[in-house]
Amino acid sequence: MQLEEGQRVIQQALLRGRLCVVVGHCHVKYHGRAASKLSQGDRLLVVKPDGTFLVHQGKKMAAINYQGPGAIVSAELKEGALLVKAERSKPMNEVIEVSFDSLQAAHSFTLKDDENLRLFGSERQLADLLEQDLALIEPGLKPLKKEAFMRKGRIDLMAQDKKGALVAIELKRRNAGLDAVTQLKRYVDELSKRQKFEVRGILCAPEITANALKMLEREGLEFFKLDYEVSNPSAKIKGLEKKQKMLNEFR
Amino acid sequence: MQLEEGQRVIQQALLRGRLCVVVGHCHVKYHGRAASKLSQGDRLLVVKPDGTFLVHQGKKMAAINYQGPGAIVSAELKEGALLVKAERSKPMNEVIEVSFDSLQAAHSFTLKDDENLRLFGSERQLADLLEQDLALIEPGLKPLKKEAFMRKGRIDLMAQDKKGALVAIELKRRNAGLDAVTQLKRYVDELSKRQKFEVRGILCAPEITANALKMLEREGLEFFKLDYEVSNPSAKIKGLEKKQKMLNEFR
DNA sequence: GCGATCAGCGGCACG
DNA sequence: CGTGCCGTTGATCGC
Repeated sequence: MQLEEGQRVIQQALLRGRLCVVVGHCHVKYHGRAASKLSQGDRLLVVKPDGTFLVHQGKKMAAINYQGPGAIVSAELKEGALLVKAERSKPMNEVIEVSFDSLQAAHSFTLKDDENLRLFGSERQLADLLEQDLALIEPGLKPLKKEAFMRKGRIDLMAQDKKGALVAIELKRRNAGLDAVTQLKRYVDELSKRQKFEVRGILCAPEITANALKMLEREGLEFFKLDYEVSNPSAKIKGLEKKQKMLNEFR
Repeated sequence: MQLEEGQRVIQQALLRGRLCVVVGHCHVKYHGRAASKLSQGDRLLVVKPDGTFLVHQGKKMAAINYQGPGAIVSAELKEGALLVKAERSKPMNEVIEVSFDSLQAAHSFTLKDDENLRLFGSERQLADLLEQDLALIEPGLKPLKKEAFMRKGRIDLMAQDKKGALVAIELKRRNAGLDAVTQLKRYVDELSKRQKFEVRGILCAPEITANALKMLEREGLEFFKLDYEVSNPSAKIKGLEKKQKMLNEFR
């Protein structure tokens, strides 16, 4: 395929708000938040109507070079090559230049699509479900207003135990690591400073790494193993047996 | 384009290790670490030779559904639709089903590409440069170790100040937030526990958020504003003026 | 708009 | 392999 035809396809796609797909031999330069060079090779270029610009190699999931929505895309013939540029000013001035010296294909498509993804099993959804049955974590646990306690960062769930102590619950949808523990600790420290009461912190996740558990113990925080299943209408929390590790039950 | 021809294109591409690009009207289901449904609409499907599987809508950078390298892809005709599946067992059993009821195009391409991206301006590179001139942060600062791997996480730069105190330096290539502070604090705490010496912590970033700075101060840590420029052969640290905030010089 | 956090994060490198 | 963390993270939500 001729470079001229490729240019025409791209320009038409840009004008008409169509998706554009180009495959060819190219090299790529990027300069912006970082900078990069990619020497000659065959790649797939995808340009979306919203300005999204993706350069893919034949491996891996992530695009090797990219530009987010809002990029201004242009296509010109320069020095015997088809130069496709994507420029953006949003986070900062950024530019990608893809220089094709030959093309395998260049097509454009109209994509009619008004649908949004419906996702099940997000942390937010788990929090909503868990809030409805906090006794699952510990008998007598009562939910409190979440928003009242948001100041810096947000606590997934605030509750009060049967002894009246404040309980901050940090929820993770996957294996919890050190970051989850430090995050919970930060909230508990913050609350402890503001409240005169005892404040407990419970990390609620399907798993926890060994290091994170050790740190959790050192900090006097607690872990509750949360089993859940992603299913169709909603996520189901399987929690039956309480495998909670009461690490500071002395209080 | 007929669904049968699309099926043939996909199957041939899979057999021959070619990149496959399909555009058509479809709905998508996913079940794995989470679950999702996406109703009918026009989408772009990209299948890479390594099993990477990407379903793109006409907006946004991120694929709406995806599967990483190693996925097993199949294409079959079922109930009058072209059903393309991607199955994976790696993180856990996961499956995406894309069901096309019509196709705009289905093409495959051979991508010859042995090149790797050369990236400039990464945090690692900044660490290398900074290590060569630690006096920029503070006169008398001597490098001890780069990328010091601790049991939990790694410290970007370890140094010793002119008084002999241990200095942990956390480097961020962009605006530092609360997470950067908690990370640094974790390292300093860990070192303080192991060392008898004084341990200082310096967060080194182009910017810091107001909240993060407050927390940094509370924790007795320090901030050094790092100016740098990404350029072609390498990143350059511009640091001239030391705007370092000495927050705990009393010690 | 910035700030903080989540993500089916992905990818990498060390243990 | 798991653990931890960077990323041109991107995307979302609340302020």
